[in-house]
Amino acid sequence: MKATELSQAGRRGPYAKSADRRRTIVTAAHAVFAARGYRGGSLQEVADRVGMSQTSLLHYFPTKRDLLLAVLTWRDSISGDGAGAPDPEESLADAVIRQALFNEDIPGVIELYTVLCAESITEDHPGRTYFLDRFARLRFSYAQAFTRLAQEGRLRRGVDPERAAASLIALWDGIQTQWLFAPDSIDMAGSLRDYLGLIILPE
Amino acid sequence: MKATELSQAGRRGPYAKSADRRRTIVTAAHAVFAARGYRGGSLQEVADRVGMSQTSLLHYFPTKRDLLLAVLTWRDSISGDGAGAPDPEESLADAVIRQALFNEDIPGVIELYTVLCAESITEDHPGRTYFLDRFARLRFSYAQAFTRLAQEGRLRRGVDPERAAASLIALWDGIQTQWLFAPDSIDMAGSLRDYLGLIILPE
DNA sequence: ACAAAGTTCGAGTGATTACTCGAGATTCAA
DNA sequence: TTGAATCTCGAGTAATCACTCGAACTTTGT
Repeated sequence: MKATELSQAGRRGPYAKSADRRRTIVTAAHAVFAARGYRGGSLQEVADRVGMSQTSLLHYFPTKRDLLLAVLTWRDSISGDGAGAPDPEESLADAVIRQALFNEDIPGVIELYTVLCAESITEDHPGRTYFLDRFARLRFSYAQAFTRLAQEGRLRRGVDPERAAASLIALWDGIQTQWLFAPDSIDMAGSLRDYLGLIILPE
Repeated sequence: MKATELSQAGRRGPYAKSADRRRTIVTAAHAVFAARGYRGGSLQEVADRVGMSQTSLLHYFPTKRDLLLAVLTWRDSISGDGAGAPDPEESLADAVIRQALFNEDIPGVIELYTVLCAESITEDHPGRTYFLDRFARLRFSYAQAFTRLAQEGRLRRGVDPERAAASLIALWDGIQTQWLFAPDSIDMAGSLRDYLGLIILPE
């Protein structure tokens, strides 16, 4: 028997219902963190929503930090913004608008993103790395797309791709924040469409 | 002696050093809330920074909520963004850029704003009204300015003043967030200048 | 100087926090 | 069927939270 086998000895892996259980926990945690933030939300509240004890919750996610990271990972899979281009024929502008309209209809997704993103700026926040990576990745991705448009002569003269990438993300995040405060006064897709219409020239 | 006098009887008002004391408390609280948020920051930490007991702190600000509102009010006085136009000759674009560069150099001002703004979205947050009012006021003010420019024919055709106002604020807030994560990669004033240059036509 | 007001603080208060421990219940491969 | 691993939870634990109380100490108008 080898050392590697010893370390694995007796392990049987999670039971059948385990995956389902984890999913419902992450869903509940998503709602709690969206409504109260990471610091404001408690494991007890998550456990209550799931209908299980706080101790059982900690069996699946040993620390609150682990739970948050699971929520952020799950968010990526349901919102799937960023580079993921399902249709290569779709224009950048159309993809952005479609994504914005899509997120608008999933309750809590924008709340979670906006609340946790700003909270991650505070000291010792476990979400910091996630948002740091996300911004770097998104800026790179959009800058690349704008550079491609520029090569086709479809970017307005004077527009810098890198700066436009940061500005597009900034506008998107900022308009989401205002929308959360006053949904009836803010047209998220409209603002994004206007901006993209200003910097991207018609084909 | 009248009833009104009775209700005031014996009141002498705060002592001389009281105003100073309040100022140093608000300054410390500003730093704490900027670094840890409202929920993450504690009265004990504020008291420690000032060098006084937590009990004494509560003599000046009876609740944590009161302290937060004092911090937000004070923020207005040092940052003074919004409608306040010191020089009527200064253009809207110049005023925005100047304000952005000014805030960049006051430590903690942008942190506090960004962290508390998003935190205010969460349930039962005492800062909610402040940001709600702020956004409404700012949108109105910028929309008015854009409308004036439109009347002079200096707003690009197709730009809606109300939507542009929301977009400008969104871009500003969003670029601040990215700047907090990666100050060396983000040019706040540059992004704002670019956007205003796109929608405002030269004189 | 005196007394009444403002200021300071040590010592709690109860509530809540994330997390631990140990033991019983359930699942599943053999 | 059996038995070991996974799952579940009641009962803590120590820490921290905003806030209270009552009694000293300091300031200030008279």
